[in-house]
Order: sequence, then C-alpha cells, then structure tokens
Amino acid sequence: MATESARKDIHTSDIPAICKSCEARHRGICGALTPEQLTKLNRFTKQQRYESGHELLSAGEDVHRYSNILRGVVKLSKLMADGRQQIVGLQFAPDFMGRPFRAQSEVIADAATDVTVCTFPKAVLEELVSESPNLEHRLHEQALEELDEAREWMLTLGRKSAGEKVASFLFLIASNIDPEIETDEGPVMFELPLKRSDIADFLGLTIETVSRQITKLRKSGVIQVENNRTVIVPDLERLERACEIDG
Amino acid sequence: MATESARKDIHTSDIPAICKSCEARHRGICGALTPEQLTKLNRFTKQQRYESGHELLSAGEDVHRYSNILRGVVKLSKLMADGRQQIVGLQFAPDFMGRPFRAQSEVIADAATDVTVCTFPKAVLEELVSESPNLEHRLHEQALEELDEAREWMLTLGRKSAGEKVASFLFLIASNIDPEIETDEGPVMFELPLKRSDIADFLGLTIETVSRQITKLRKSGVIQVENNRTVIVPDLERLERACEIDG
DNA sequence: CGTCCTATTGAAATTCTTCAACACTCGTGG
DNA sequence: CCACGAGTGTTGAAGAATTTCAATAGGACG
Repeated sequence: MATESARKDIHTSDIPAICKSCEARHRGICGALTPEQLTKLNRFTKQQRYESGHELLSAGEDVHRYSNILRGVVKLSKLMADGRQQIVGLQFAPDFMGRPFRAQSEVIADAATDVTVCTFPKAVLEELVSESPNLEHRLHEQALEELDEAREWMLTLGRKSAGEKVASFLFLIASNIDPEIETDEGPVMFELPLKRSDIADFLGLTIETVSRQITKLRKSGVIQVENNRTVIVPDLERLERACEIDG
Repeated sequence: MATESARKDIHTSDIPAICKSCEARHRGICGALTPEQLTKLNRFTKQQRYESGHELLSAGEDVHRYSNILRGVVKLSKLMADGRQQIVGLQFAPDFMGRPFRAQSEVIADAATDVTVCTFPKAVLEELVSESPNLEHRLHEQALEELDEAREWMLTLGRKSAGEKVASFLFLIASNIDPEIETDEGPVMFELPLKRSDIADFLGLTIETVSRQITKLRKSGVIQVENNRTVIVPDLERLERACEIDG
C-alpha cells in the first residue's frame, strides 16, 4: 500500500496523459501496472466509442483485443438456437472485458448504452500478465467477483417471483450506477441502462411481465418513473425489502 | 510442457506418497506446484471423509482451510431468509474448493454424496500463491471456468422450460461423472449424485415438477431409470436435443 | 403525417406450483 | 419376523403465476 501510493505520487508525470484521469487506472486492471508498463501498454491502446446496440463481441468469434470499459454499460448475453436470450452479466466502468486465456468468447457483448472503451491487443496484455503476477491477481479478483455476482443472480433467476426479480434488478442498478442525486438515506435517482426487453432477458421474464411489475412497484410507491427510463427510489431500504419479500 | 513432464519423470520419488496417485496433482491445482512445494504443502494437509449431507462450509462462516475434492460431489448453494434455496454450482474431483482472498464464503457447501477432501490451511496456500504465479494462474483458470458454467446455467434457469431444465441437468451430470459404462456413441449409465429435492433446488423447480419431467423423459424413451438414482441414456445426442427443444 | 420502436394494459391460455394421497425402501425395535 | 416410522419419490387435481395474443398509446424521425 505504502509503495503503491508513493509510486503514484512520484511518477505521476511519467504515466501517459490519457491514463491520468482514467478510472481504470485506479479501480481497474491498470492499477496493477507500473508507470513503465502503463506506457508500454499505452503504445497499443485505442479508445473507441460505440453506440447503444452495437455488438462488441459475438459468441464464437475470435477475440484479438481486450478492453477496459471507460463509460457506459455492456451487457453479456447467451443465445439459444431458437432465439431465446438470457443476459448473464452487466459490466460497468472500469471493468475489464474479455475472456483471458481463451481465443473465443462464450458470450455476446453488446453496448447497452453508448459505450467508450479502451482496447488493446490480446498479446500485449498476455505479455504483461506473464511478467507481472500482480496483474493476473487483479484479473483473478475480477473473475471471482463476477462469479459471486453470477451466483447471486442465479438465486434471483431460480427462486424469486417476478416482482422480486424486478425489484432486484432495480436495486442492482441503483447500486452500480453513480446516482445522479443521492442524499444519504434519502431518495436515489438514476437512468435505467436497459430497455424493457433487455430487463426481461436479464430476469428470465417477458417484457409484459416486467412492465406490469414496474407498474405495481410504482403504484405501491416503492419507485417513481419518469420517461420510462428515469427511476426515483424514495426509500432504498424499502426497495431492498421488495427483493426478498414479494409485495 | 516438455519441462513439466520431465520434472514429473525425474522427481516422482520426491513427491509425497499420498500425492502420487492423487488426481488433484494432475488436473487440479497441485499440478502447478513443484515437488518441493508439494512436500511443503503436504506437511499441512489432512484428508477427510464426510458423509452425504454434511455441511462443509456455511455462508458467512470464516474460512480457515481450503480443500481439493478427491471423491464425491459437493453442492454450492444460496439460501434466502424465508428458506428458499438455490444450488449455484456443483463441484467434482479434483476441483479446488474455497473462495481465495476472502475470509468469508458467499455460499454454503454441502456434501451431495459421500465426499473425500484434502484440506490445507488458508495461509499455506496463500503463501504458495505469492511465491508461485503458476498456482494463481491455475486458480484463475478454475474461476473462469466456474464463471462460464455459472453463466451457462443462468441461461438454463432463466430461459428453459421445466422439461429442458431436467434434460440439461441430466446432460450435465452425464458429462461430468465418469460414466460406469460408456461405449462411444453408445448408451451411458450413471448414478445421480443428487436427490430430487436437490435437483429441484438446482433447477429452480419443485420436486414434483422434477419428478414429472423425469417420468416424461422416461416414458418417451430418452432415459431409463433404475432405483430412482441410476440413469441410463441410450442415445446421448437425443438427450442433448431435449435440452433445447422441449418434448 | 405515417412508420418504427418502445412501453403499457387486458383477457385467455399455459406452465408450474401447491396441496394431498399414496408407494417404496430401509432400518429399528417389539 | 413383522410392524412402524422416517426419508424419498410419484401421481392427481386444483390453484396461482406467468406467458401469449391482441389492442392501444406515445415519442422520434423522415
């Protein structure tokens, strides 16, 4: 810890300008890199912006570049032969995106909102990993966290009612998006990064059921909705209770 | 690769006797250790046998030891306040069990069958990890595989019908248990490691629905069942088709 | 202004669960 | 040796939750 902060203070001027204000350098994987490594990586990085709906990665496709998400929300999903779809994860800045040590992706990655990523070639990251155990540790930690999240969501998918599922989704978003307004213990307001059909695919429901449950939560005063996408939660604890005790 | 097999050949006599025939040394995490490290770890390992139903790890409990599963099947599950339960993963030999870098477990681990594990103190593993990047890599790989499995299962939980769920479960077991009889492309026979209530908790269904769907698969000739636990699959491809196309 | 996309709402249909009864196995103890 | 109870699994009928089908509404855009 001491060495890390010292390093940052002393070498701030050594790191690439573009990284200076980058969130991935603090909470993301770049935080595991030395200024030298960061400079090296930076020679190959490319920032890219994608519009909502753009497919970033398709299942079975060979992956040549990894990326850090800088802005926006990415949805990871699986598709069945007959078109049924399940969203298996959401990724927010500054998450690392890509499946290390495997040529092909098991999931489809789509931009759920407009997204900005910082991409770099697979080979460069893998070289950095081989020389820096710290980086693999960071990736390992993220994988374990995603595993915990996936398992938490399995409970939601398998055992919760439609009402509890929708409440759980709203609570998840409320916890992950930087709320635009947040007074401690006060109301929370945020934009839903997903449209109804995506929410349905995330929850294993139909859009109609999602819509009905949102209406129900609205009518019971747990949430307020504006323009279909803006949600206000007057009492976050009440929403949290709705995640387990159907109402 | 060359160095690894050479190491194994030359030093076979150096590794602890107990490890010689251990599956975890090949496919499990111990495969990432040198004979010296294996010897060091072995000073702290303890083999233990648990009966079916024994709780190996409870949620929120401080974990002091990790383990390798040597025999049997372990179920990982989550519990809701009102008793609803969801199995979020199954682990087979020679999987590593435990949540690295975290004091508390997020899940409950129970012996689904009689289970034999090789346990060792958390601290010893973590010391080995810090001196051997190769070991962390192995753990990382297992975490990524479990993540892929969890996501695959999310698709099953969220988007498959009861019939497809049960077929998917049977297919999963058929793929993971060493089948007692297996002729290429011929019939496969295996013992179900879970009782009906566990299967239900794995699939997000009730035991009655599981029972009915098994009956349906039996009557349509996709499987044969003996003694409730022994399953014969005459045509594995037919079972695989039943995982996506309900019948 | 018409069209596409998104979202909501109602009614009917379906799937799954709940409740209830019963069957089988296994071990224990009379 | 048989009766008994606990644990496990199956089956039927009624009920509830969710989906499906269908109609409607609003906003964005050409």
